[in-house]
Amino acid sequence: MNYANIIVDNRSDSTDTPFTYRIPEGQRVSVGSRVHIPFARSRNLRTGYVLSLQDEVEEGLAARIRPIDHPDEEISLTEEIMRTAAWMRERYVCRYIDAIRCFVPAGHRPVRKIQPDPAEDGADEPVGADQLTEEQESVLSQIGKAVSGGGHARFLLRGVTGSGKTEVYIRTARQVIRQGRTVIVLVPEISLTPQIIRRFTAVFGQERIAVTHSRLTQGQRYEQWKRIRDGKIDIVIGARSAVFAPLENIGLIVIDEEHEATYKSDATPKYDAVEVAIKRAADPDHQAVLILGSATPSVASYRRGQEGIYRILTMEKRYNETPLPRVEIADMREELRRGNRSVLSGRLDQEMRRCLEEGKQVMLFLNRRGYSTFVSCRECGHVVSCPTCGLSLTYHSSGRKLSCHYCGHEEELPRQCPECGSSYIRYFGSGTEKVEETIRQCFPEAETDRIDLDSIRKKGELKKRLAAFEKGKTRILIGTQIIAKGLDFRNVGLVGIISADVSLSIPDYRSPERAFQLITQAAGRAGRGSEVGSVVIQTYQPDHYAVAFAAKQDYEGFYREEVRFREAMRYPPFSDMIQVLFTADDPQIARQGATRWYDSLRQALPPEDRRNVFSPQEAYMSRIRDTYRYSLVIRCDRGKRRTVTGILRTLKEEDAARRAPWVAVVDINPYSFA
DNA sequence: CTAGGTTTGCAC
DNA sequence: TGCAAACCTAGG
Repeated sequence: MNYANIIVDNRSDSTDTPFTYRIPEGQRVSVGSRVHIPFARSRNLRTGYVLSLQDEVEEGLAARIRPIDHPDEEISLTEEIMRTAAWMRERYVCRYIDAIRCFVPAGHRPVRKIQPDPAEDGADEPVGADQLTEEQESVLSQIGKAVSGGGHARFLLRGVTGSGKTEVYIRTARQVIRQGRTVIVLVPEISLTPQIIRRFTAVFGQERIAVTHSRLTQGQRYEQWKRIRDGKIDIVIGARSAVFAPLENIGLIVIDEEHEATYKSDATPKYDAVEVAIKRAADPDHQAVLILGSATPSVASYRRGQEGIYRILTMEKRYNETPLPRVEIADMREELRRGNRSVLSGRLDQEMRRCLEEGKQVMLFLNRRGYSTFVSCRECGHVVSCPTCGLSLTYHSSGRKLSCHYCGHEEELPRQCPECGSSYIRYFGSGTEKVEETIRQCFPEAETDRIDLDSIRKKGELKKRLAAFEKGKTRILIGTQIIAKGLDFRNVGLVGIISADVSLSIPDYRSPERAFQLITQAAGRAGRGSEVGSVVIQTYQPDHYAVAFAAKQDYEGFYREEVRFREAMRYPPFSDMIQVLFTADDPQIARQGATRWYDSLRQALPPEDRRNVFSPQEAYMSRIRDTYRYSLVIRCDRGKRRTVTGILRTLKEEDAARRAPWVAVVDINPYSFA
């Protein structure tokens, strides 16, 4: 091969195309090579990556072609990586270079040799010699067959908290490594999952495991990347970016807690690590086994399982047969009728007292403060929602209007509940801040702590406060979802969910799913020792299916109901939701961009799809650091995604050609539409 | 993205 | 008229 098609390391839409260079005699260049090339008028050489090779070049181009200066000595990628990057460009409507950069260490070779980071020792963990449960045996034998078969296979492992998923991962990893193949393990957040890392290092030793985490310096990151690339590593464990590990011969990719939002990147490219993992696992160069593990799989994944895209495996029994907690629902409508206006229901108050008297600890879950306010009836629990989108409407104090976050539908703030006629219909949201104050007043003798996002900004702070709780110094811990992960607290006798309503009414089609996951996860925190724990869920909507099924810990039941809602409303997995965010210094320009794309999209789509392009809206938090944002939401019915992303790609190219004054960023199935 | 060429804006 | 800043454009 005499010529190489090269992607130049320029973050520009107008250079997002391969450029052809001649490979000089005797130079070793292949697909994935990083090369240094002359480019445009630049006197300095620029970096590029070889996407493909070819023998001949068209007549017209020959004269312009320049030779590659030299290949990079430090870094080279693989053919599989270049394939995956090209796939990402299509899938996420990003540039080649954005996708390629995901696979390359950010910094450069360390200036000074730095000692390998002192990873925490894991010698205290048992080396998985324990007896397996019947369910574990069965699951392992099914996955094991796929591993020995050597081909690509996908499993969705639904295992309740404490059913021993980690042991399944470890034993499968061992089998894969014995075949001389490699493993990637993705975890939602490295700092919150120390146990899983300790278990892996205890079994496989630190020598051939690379743990990628955000605290690594650029130099350390580079060193680690190099070790992985040079085949010195068998297992890479890390958060979502570990899916880009430059391993060859991957035999297994594990994604723990696959439903977690952290697998979706919020920076460019806005990739979904679960999708990238599937893509890499299926690549002909790997043919790896994929395991998606979760106690509460995302509805989209479970549906894919039902369709046969994943094989569903189930582990319903807790290890050591620890009984599931007792779950009660506190009906806040009832509390109100009895004249209790406090944030604490009688039931939760009573349970807390009992629990503290018994020397146990209490965890209270609070939602992150609602960034939007919805309107609900305190008499019957009815939430005012959009007739076409099914989302709860957001209250804007400016115009005393309610509006839909997706389609922009607007209506007047009702004076009476449209369901029961009660005039006790209010916006929701305030009150939860008062929880800590109320608790301290009601339980002055119990040490109380509250963990929120601000308090963990300082590094080590979260660890310190969680440790205080683990030691028993703190008796009542109030916090957001962040405390649902973390450590395995033995002495928690009670988990309280202050308000399930806020989770249920976040203006996002996944809010029921998230509420179900939160409640289930929180419940998993109760009674992890030998005794039965209890859970109290406070809500104005006790009959809501997400609450009711979570209380029964019935995933399948919830799934059946939720999938019906998704299908009726044509939300994922029955469609793809795409958001395009337009930013500019001037709000008018941002709006112009959104409008232009809106018009072009509608023009390019057949009439029946036009109503799936929602009218552009000012984005919530429309002004961030003096840039204004407009949002365009598109729903793509099944089979239409490629058509739509194709149009979006064309629009991007047009913007680049005309030097549009706005920036348009495409997000496929965003985590939130804020 | 970036160098280099071209146009524009304003002081003298 | 002269110079710098802003703007434009091609790139293999």
